Amino acid sequence: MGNIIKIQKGCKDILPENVTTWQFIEEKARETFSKAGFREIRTPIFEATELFQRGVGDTTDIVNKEMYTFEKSERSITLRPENTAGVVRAYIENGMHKLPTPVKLYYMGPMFRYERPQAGRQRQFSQVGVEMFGIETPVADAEIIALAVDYLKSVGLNDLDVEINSIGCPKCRDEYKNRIKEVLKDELPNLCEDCQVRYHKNPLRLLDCKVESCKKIFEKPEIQKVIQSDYICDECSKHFEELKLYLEKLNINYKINKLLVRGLDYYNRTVFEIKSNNLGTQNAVCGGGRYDTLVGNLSGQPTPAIGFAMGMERLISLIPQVENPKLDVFVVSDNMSNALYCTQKIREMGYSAEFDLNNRKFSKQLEKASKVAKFAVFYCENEVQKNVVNVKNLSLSTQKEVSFEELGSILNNER
RNA sequence: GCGAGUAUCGUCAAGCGGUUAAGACCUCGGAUUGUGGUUCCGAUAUGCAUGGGUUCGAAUCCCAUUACUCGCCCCA
Repeated sequence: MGNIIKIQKGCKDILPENVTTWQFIEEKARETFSKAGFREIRTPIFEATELFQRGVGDTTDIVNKEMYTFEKSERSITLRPENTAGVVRAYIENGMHKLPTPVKLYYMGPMFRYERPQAGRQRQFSQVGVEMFGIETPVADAEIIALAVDYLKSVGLNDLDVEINSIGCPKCRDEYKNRIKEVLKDELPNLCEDCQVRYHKNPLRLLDCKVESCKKIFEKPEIQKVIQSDYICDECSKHFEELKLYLEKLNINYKINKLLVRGLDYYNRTVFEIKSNNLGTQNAVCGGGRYDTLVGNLSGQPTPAIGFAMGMERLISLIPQVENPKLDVFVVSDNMSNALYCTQKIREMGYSAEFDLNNRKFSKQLEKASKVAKFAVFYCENEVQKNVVNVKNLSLSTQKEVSFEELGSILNNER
């Protein structure tokens, strides 16, 4: 095998033994979100490149260097790097603003980002997320955060860190950015290369630089004063305070992380992340926030909105593998035709069943049965003659000769 | 785009310059051609990512290439 074709970098096969775990988290998502009145939406995996440029933002890394973009019939197409923009596009295009508010949607599926893969990061990865349109008040923020926590609980994750912050509205955030730039102006040449870029592109990101020399600079009192100041305007501040009260009432433990700023341009006011320390350096399972201007920016009726996305691979890595269910019945027979007949008959009764297509000898068939099934059903010459089967409970080692009609009740009772 | 590490069977691996490349799991066969899951025996890499080099001799040392992993940036 000299020249086998290999999977693409940053992609992963999900093999049958792991699929059960995926089905589990998908099922829990549908359950939890629909219980809260959210309905599933499925949008295309590719969209017009412009959607992401205008939606996610021209200055973001995602749009600048991570998109899978190609030309087809003189159109620029991009594999979706996230799904909020796509859902918003569908919301606008399908006139969903005419629906009763709030409009509550959820989605799950693959996303694509051209990045160097590492722990917790792939080029094709899956997100499950929710979006809520039409509610401006912080109850919506609280419900969304609670929903994220509920979902994580439903898959068995109870003690993750919920971090929240408010990045204000475009107006007060700009003032804050300017003040940061102002106070750091003289230090600019001393900052690391990345920070030099951040200074111009996204000053908010300056704050959590990990380079020691930068950290030292940021520790200076006059700079700390600016960083720590409650820069957001009264209205934004009130929104944030209310959110905190709701969360407290719901007994959701949160931490305020002033350094939490999200990398997508569309966010305003509430942003949040849910983190685990079992994830390595890419430690956020969930990220989200409010995006009140996005619908308008994409030429829809201005509509406030909030949502989150979770990385499903990261989620999977945090929960124990769900065991593959055992087969109900493995049919043991000395005759292929009878084996097939009996197996089909059991399947028709509503039970899972297999037989040995290799036609191995009796003891091998039974060995196989004990590995994969709860029951062995013998259907050999003897049984065929009498028109019965012998059913053996493989964990109890009990065996009984019964007719096909009686078989169902045994499988049902002992299963 | 930058930095570091790793590459031996389907999987996990031992081996650290000296004739036939441990072991375990999986798979397959046998003991046991109608009673399994716990037992015992046996089979399975002319090859150690690829291409060069050093050496009497290379899975082992050197160089290059490729792939993967981890980290930076950024994000789920």
